[in-house]
Amino acid sequence: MSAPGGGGGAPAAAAAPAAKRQRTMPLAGICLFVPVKALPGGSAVFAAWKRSLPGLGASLTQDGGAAGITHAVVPQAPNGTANWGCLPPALAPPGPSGLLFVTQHWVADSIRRQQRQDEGAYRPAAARAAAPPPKPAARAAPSRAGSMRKGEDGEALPAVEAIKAWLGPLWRPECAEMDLAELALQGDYDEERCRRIGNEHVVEALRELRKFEEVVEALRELRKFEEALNGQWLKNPQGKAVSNHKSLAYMHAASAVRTCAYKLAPPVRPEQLPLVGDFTAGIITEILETGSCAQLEQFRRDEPVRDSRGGVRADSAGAATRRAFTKLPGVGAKVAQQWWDRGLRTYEDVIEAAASRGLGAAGSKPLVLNATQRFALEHRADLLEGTAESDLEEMRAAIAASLISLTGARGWHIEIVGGSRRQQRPAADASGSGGGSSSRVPPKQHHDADFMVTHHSYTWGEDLIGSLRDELIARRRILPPDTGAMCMLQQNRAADIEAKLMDDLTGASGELRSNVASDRLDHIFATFRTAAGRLRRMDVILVTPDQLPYALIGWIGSTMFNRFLRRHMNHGLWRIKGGRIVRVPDQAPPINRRGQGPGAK
DNA sequence: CGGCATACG
DNA sequence: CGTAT
DNA sequence: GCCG
Repeated sequence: MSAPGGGGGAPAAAAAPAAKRQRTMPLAGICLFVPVKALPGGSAVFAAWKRSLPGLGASLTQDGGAAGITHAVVPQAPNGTANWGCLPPALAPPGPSGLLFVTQHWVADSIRRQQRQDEGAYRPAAARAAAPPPKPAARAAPSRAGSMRKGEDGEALPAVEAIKAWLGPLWRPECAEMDLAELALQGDYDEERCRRIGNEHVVEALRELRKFEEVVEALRELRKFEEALNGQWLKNPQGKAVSNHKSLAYMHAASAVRTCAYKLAPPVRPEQLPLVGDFTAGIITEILETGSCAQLEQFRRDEPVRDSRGGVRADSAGAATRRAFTKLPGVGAKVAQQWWDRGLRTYEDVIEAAASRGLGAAGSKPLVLNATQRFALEHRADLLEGTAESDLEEMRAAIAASLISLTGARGWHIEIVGGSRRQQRPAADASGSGGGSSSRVPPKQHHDADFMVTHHSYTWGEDLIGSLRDELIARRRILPPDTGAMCMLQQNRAADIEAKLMDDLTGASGELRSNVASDRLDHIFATFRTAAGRLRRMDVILVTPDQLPYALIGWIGSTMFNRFLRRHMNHGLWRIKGGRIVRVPDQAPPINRRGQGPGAK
């Protein structure tokens, strides 16, 4: 066990009182100058800091001439420019020796994390320009951790230095020992943070590329496996589900950029960011230099994309239109390709082709839509619009009313999870919504709203989830399945979960697939009808109180977070089963499908 | 060169 | 082959 | 496509 660095090297037990003081007074000795008038949020933010900071050991002053000032806040606008003009002459740069300049986000993040953040990562813009972002090519002593890679000039680059710069204030010495899956879990994937660092436009481009690869690659693999397996889809020869790994690479790259602690500048080298190799580093560099890249531009224009050797990539034409089609529920890569192949280019084209069934072009089979697709096309305005925060309370009330009516029990705990929960800002963070700012961000829309429901004393039967769905339908708050609206139910039998857990604990089934498969929670995927008649996607998850903490991890986490978490768990001695995290009984390393352990040849 | 998250309808 | 995190 |  290595002692935690950064603070003290004493063994944990002996350092307990110091560690406790460190935890409770992480900002001890800090005196913060705050130019209240120039601060986004102004006096309201100052008042909030005044409530929080003394408890962390820091003091505040608005008097630029006060003695003992250690930190000066230089407010930073959303566009990244710093307002140095608001500092009094006594604190003007470079200021008294030892004075540190920080943005308001240093204060907000220090309060939010209850931990002193690295001032270097929160330097106001002009000061940062003087000190360029950390270059991983520094000649630091090679560390044991991380593989050595070859730099441009053949010089070995210590990966740890790159990781340190990448994680910035989130880096801990323990990170040097981590594999990539665990390392990825250390990041802060906050969109606003990424935006103010200045990398969010790169993330957006990479995510768009990923969507492109999804429709192209999914179709390509689809055709390959249908050919090879005579129509038997969904499994590769090893019986594992197939997924699209080129698009996965883009998702990884987007994650790496999202959590990068410094503003990226061209050229971006593959050594700089984890999960980013030669190919993607080139893409990122092109995006940084031009705002886009060749693939993305071709994609947006529905043009076929050429590979690195200049050949046209199969099935890459029409990706933007096909991507638009797949936004409809019930339309995936295959249906979108069929529509494209018929010459359809807009939703209106599809509706028309389906309406003139039989009257259409001679020789072509009529376009037949299923109920889901018809519904999605009819209500595409509502469904593509997504769910605003203003819809959430109405949904919560409808769920609560149905539950009380069904069970007679009050006191249901209904918690917002999913993407809308991830977007919620902690109260201490005043950034982005500052009072006088002219850049007002429109309220964010989410593709759906997710509610996690539990009750701490009432015990319900196994059919509550089904009853809840029926009740919501009866009250006309969600649409029944025969409309074509999404209305799916997932109901696990408790016995299945217990059986699976027992298998895990006894090692009975090992790595083999048990015939009992229920990893998921009781759950409704539905289409909610608001009082104003708008249709919104809504999910309701029912959990027991002891499942709640585990369920929250999965349902608040993003797809990428969940994949990194699952991958990390699978690398080690832990598994997520039946909504719980369980230790793998046998401490032998995991074996592959040939029955070999890691490192076996 | 194998693995890449995982499950249900 | 579609959905979900 | 990236990693070990």
